[in-house]
Amino acid sequence: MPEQRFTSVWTREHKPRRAQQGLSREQIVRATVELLDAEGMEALSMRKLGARLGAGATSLYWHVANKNELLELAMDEVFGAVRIPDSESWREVTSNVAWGLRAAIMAHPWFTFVLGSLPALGPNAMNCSATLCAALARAGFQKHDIDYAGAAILSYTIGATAPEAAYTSALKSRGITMEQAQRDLAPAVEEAARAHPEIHARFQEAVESTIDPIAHRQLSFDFGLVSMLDGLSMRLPRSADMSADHLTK
Amino acid sequence: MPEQRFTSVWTREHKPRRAQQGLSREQIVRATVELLDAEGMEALSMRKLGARLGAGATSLYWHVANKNELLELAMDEVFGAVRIPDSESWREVTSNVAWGLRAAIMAHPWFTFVLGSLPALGPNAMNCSATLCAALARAGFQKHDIDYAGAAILSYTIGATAPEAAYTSALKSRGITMEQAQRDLAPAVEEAARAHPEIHARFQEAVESTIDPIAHRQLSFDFGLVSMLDGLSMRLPRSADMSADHLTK
DNA sequence: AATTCGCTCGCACACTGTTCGAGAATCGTC
DNA sequence: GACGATTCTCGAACAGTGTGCGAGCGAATT
Repeated sequence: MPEQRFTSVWTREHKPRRAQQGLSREQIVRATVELLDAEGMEALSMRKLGARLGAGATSLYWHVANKNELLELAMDEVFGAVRIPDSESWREVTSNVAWGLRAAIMAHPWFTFVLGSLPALGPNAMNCSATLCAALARAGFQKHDIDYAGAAILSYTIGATAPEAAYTSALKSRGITMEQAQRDLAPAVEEAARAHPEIHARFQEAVESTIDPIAHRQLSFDFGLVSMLDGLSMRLPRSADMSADHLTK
Repeated sequence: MPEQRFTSVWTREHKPRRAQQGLSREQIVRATVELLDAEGMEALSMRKLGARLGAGATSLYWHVANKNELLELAMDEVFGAVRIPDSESWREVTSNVAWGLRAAIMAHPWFTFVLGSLPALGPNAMNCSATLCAALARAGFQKHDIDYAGAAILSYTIGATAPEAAYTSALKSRGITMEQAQRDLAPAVEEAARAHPEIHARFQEAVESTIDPIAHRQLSFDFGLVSMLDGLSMRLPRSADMSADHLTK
């Protein structure tokens, strides 16, 4: 095995081409996102993408080295959809970024899939994480703790949203309603509950709940996010001065 | 579009076959995990898997409906590798599950990939979440908060570990050392840092750090996990009685 | 002995990502 | 204008994919 190098779209530089006519990288990426949104991950193929752009499939390979690069670019596009807040309060900044990222992932469920296989090194991803780090540094975290706290927030946000997005998009692409899925899943859960009465109680409560599933998930996300931020604020040298603003709910 | 149903390995029942000879589902799943561990996600094909079992590719389709079902089964196998702790302290139980799951994911990096595309509904996944829920209920959480808290812990654990596993396995499969990757990435980060001095400082600190990368990541994971658990314990009716045991570090 | 069942598997189909090399279109320079 | 260089497009082809179909096999049941 020869001495390999680590490559990514972001490690090669890219001249933005000379003329307006014909294909361009931005145009291709935009079409990629559209196609992914419309038909999902497994429907994306170079031939289909080419056809959508009125071009041959292999023409794309001039602008992009391979499909993975295309996915890296598309992923960063999603990070770019996160609106970066402007506020003094670190809690406001971090929770805005978290909710914004969540919204972006839910709007582009294939994101999860890409994130699981490719590293997120694009400028927009950097931007998100830089925003978090800046806010956390201002809040009073020191050195490595800044990274750790930022990573914790991003990790929770992605980990909480990704499976949710995967699930809802799997339903949508197969044309199944959420009620239908819950009905189909019931026997399997019933089976699992035989060994774990704890789960059965949870499931019963979920079925009988009057809260609709979407609100339910937002509550769940909020619960975890607030808990994480509370836990982080305990790590600040003086946490008393900031710890009140989440209690107003 | 006809009225579809939601299907999964776990929604069909499965007779465990009659004789010992020939293929069996367990055997196939075991071979799948082995192949995935050895050669990674994109190397898994039905033909290769069949060959490894000394069978034709299409023979597998008798025991498993399709490749996705196989991946669901393999994923649950990873959840099954998590050792379920036995303790009174909810903090001990939850953090043991979190660290166990983290270890399992790091040992089987393809897990991330599957989780991003398929729902985790298997018995072992249920078992993990039931363990968490039971501990949290014993700790004093009520009703929905039990789910929320359990989901928060799982979300953080998966969200923190998944990209890490994806990254390290991408390096390994391409035969790249971590130092080499950091060297290759440097210019891209440098470029990104131009706009965000915050990131540049973080990166400098990481490069100059004397802590080795693996320990660094464990520290980061621990930081977020402890923060999350601290935040959760604030939500307990009486948090005073439990809040001391993390201060011992 | 005949029949049914559980299981294996070769063939075939429609499709995939990507390489290669021939060609077209456009540019900078004379 | 003309000519060479550069930038870009794309058809053909290759090796490989998941999986439906239906012919066949051995063993258990009738």
